[in-house]
Amino acid sequence: MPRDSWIADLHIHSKYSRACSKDLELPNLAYWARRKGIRLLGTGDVTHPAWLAHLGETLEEAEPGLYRLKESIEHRLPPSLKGEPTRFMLSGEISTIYKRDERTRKVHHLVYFPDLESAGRFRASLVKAGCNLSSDGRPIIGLDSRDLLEMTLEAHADAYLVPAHIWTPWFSALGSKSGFDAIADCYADLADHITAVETGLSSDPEMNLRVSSLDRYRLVSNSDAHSPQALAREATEFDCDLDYYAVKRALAGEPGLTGTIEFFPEEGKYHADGHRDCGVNWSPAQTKAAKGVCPVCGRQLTVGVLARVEELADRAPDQQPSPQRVTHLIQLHQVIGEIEGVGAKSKTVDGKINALVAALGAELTILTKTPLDDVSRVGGELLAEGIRRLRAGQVDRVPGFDGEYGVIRLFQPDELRASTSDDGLFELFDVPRVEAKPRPRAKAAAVAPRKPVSAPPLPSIASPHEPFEPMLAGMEEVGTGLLDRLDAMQRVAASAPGGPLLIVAGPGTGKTRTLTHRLAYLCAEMNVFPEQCLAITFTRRAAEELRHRLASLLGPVAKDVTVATFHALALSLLRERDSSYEVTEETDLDQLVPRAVELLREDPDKLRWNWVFVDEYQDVDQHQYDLLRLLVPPDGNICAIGDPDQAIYSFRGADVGFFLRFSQDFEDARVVRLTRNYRSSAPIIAAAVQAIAPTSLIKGRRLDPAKVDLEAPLIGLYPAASTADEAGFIAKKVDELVGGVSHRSKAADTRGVTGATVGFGDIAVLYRTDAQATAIVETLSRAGIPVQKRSHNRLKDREGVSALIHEMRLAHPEGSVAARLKKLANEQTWAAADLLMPLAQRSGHDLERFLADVATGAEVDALDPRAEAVTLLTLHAAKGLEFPVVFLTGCEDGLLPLRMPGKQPTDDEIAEERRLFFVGITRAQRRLFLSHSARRTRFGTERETRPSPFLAAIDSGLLESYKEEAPRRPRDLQLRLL
DNA sequence: TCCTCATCTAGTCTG
DNA sequence: TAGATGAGGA
Repeated sequence: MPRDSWIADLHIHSKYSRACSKDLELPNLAYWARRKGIRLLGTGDVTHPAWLAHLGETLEEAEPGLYRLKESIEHRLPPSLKGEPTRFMLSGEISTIYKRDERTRKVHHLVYFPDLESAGRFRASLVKAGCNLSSDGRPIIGLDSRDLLEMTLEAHADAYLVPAHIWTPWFSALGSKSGFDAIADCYADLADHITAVETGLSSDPEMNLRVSSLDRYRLVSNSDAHSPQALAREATEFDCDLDYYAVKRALAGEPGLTGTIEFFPEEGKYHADGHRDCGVNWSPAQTKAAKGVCPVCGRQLTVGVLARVEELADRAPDQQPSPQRVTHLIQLHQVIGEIEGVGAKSKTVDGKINALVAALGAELTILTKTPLDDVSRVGGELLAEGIRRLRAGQVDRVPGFDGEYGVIRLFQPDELRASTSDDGLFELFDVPRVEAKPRPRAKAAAVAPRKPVSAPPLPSIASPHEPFEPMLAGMEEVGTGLLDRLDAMQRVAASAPGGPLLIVAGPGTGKTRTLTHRLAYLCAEMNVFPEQCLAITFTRRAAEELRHRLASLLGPVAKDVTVATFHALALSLLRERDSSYEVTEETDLDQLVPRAVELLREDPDKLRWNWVFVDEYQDVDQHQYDLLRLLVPPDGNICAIGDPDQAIYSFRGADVGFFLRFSQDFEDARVVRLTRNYRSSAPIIAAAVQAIAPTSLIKGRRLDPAKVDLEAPLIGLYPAASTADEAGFIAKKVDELVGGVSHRSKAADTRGVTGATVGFGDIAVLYRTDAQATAIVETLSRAGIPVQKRSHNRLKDREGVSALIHEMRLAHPEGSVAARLKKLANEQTWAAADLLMPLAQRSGHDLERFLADVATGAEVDALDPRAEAVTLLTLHAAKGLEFPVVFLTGCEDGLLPLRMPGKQPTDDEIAEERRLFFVGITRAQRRLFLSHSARRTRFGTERETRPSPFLAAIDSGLLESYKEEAPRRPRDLQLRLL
């Protein structure tokens, strides 16, 4: 005996998702599910904090792994729909945007969980990875698909992931624009955990069966509803037990999945090829003939799902029978709208459907099962005929393309004009009768008259997939000797004989490369002992980088070289005399170097390091300088490297004067200049040189591009009306550069950095003062763009860490730190608790040590995948970093150069501000955007501001000015962005 | 110990 | 303008 079958729709959204109806709340969803005929509904948006809370409050457990509404909605339903309440399965859709193999990938995924706890754990692990889950129910995150799958599987043994609408060009696993050629490639080593894929609105199982690599996956369909009315427009039919685990097993290949309800694939928004704005709607063959170029605008056409299937297909059509039932439908309101000659979403249609449903039952039942005689009796003959044709597949189809839905029609226009829509029993239900108007047919009119355009194709433009060449390609040529991989001046510096050596290395000229090669050359080819070498940096990060690169050049002996920060060096010198020397207080840290100097003065070192290297020499302060003088005699083997024009730390005692008088301090010093820049495009380098020229500390300062690309874009200059406008500009540009973060995005700006190669992690936003970040973080987050702001203490900023520690002390006074934290984490599903677990485990029972670790911001981040995000940094923090795309914001007089109220900056201070501007510009590799706002609030008062005087130094020929946008209401701005 | 009021500051950061 | 801090009173 056949089992009862039932219908599931497992991909929907809540009111917390962008561009979704405010009606998407659980009671409404439950009502509409009943009206449509859905037995099991995904909750959608399970990662959104407010929605997850709503789910927790509104749902109660039902069958294993499923939920139902606590409160009954039976009173809202007509008798024809009475029956079992809808079940809910915890579900969500995640949009991942990330780079793999130098291409930006954008893939949407559906995730499912059997209980609220595991959904909470999943959420927590995303937050830990740095994802912003609050501003969109369908969050955009910078994680690799593979890592997302891993997090899903780790949340619960029975959690699972289904790739969403796998064929859409911009946002799917197999998408032509930013996906992969096989599902398995997308999920890498975890691919075996994928057992089902969602075919999406623009494809049906028949099309998918042409690609044999998909044979191993169950094909499912869902509505992806953005309003309750759109539920069940596609759906999946099961006959297994109504239970989370049975569904999961059915999706993994056990019996239970019986079929899908599908759009006619032509109706999908991305079925055919074309350009919406140009009115070009082509078949794949037409596109092929024109080499993919739009005859109207000359750009690449948006290639649809049909073409993409053709591209990956290894079977002819109809070669493989579908193992499951496929039912093609349009929605009931479309059928009635067509018959009535009114919009499918009109009141008239809604009223008629209410009447039909009250008499005949759920909409899907009416469309697929109700005897046509009954349909005719209640809804009229025309409706019965329409449904008959629908069930027989006798429909007219105008394919959708480039984001525009296709149109499916059941009747010829004359068939409807002749009829008077005499619909019998509708009168019984007192539905207001609307006269049949001339049919506006909005959608059809917009699409149908656009005939295929057959103008000759324009010359092809560069493919948007082409990755740009790595900047260092020319330098990386493999040679025989160590120094063969350096350019001429780098080689002079690296191979210089002993004695004092000063390397003046401009930004992007291979400073670290030169330093490491010199060290390696001395050890490997000049018989210098690695133990005699000391390399000093300012930051742990720089030390780590140096160690890493030395190891790759020298191999195991690299570890005999002492690489240390000034502080670490001082500490080790102090500990040599007093092994118990401890740093207990922060103010102690400042004393490290002076103490070491004292000590060396009393008891001079025996010059155990014959070769001393100092990075960023322009940033040394008096104590560091004293230490160096004590370690190195005036004729000693010291190699200092740096760039006086990047001296930006005078406020903490650094004095560029030490750099400038190196030749007086050390006898017969050699000076080598590195001026060949491998980092930035020619316009960026030219602008940087012009910007620093007025007060450069280097005579005849120059910087030469290693490679000249005539296509390199100019520097963008945006005069914003307000700081909100400035932030909006950044959000819009980021969206364009990554090629759109959502379906609504407009055309990509792919110059210089082609669209498919810019990821969020390639973009930095720089500013002078931390206060500027607020508006930018807010605007970018609201636009769904992941951001990371580097903070002084990386843990301090994370949600509620200090509150959490306080609570931990109160709530769980007993037990190890880890156990107490774990208890708290279980109680609250709190991301911050998870974040602290690695530290807690390391500290074991020692609460004080744990607190110390938290306070010093110990490295917890390295333990987990970090999501790609746009980096927000102060200009100071940006030193030493580089990004393909840089936004240098707040280029205003008073901010850059910075002026504090009541203080007139000295010429030296203004010069240092200019150096900061120089540092900012030279962080950019391919694209640089400068912006300033006409008004800015500082210290509580808004003032008119003028562009930075530094901008005037840059030749206007290097700049491309963007027009200021007309002021818009915030809501409009948001819609326009996405 | 907690609360209120006045005063000050608002900028960049690494160990 | 707003928040953080410290003094002083209840």
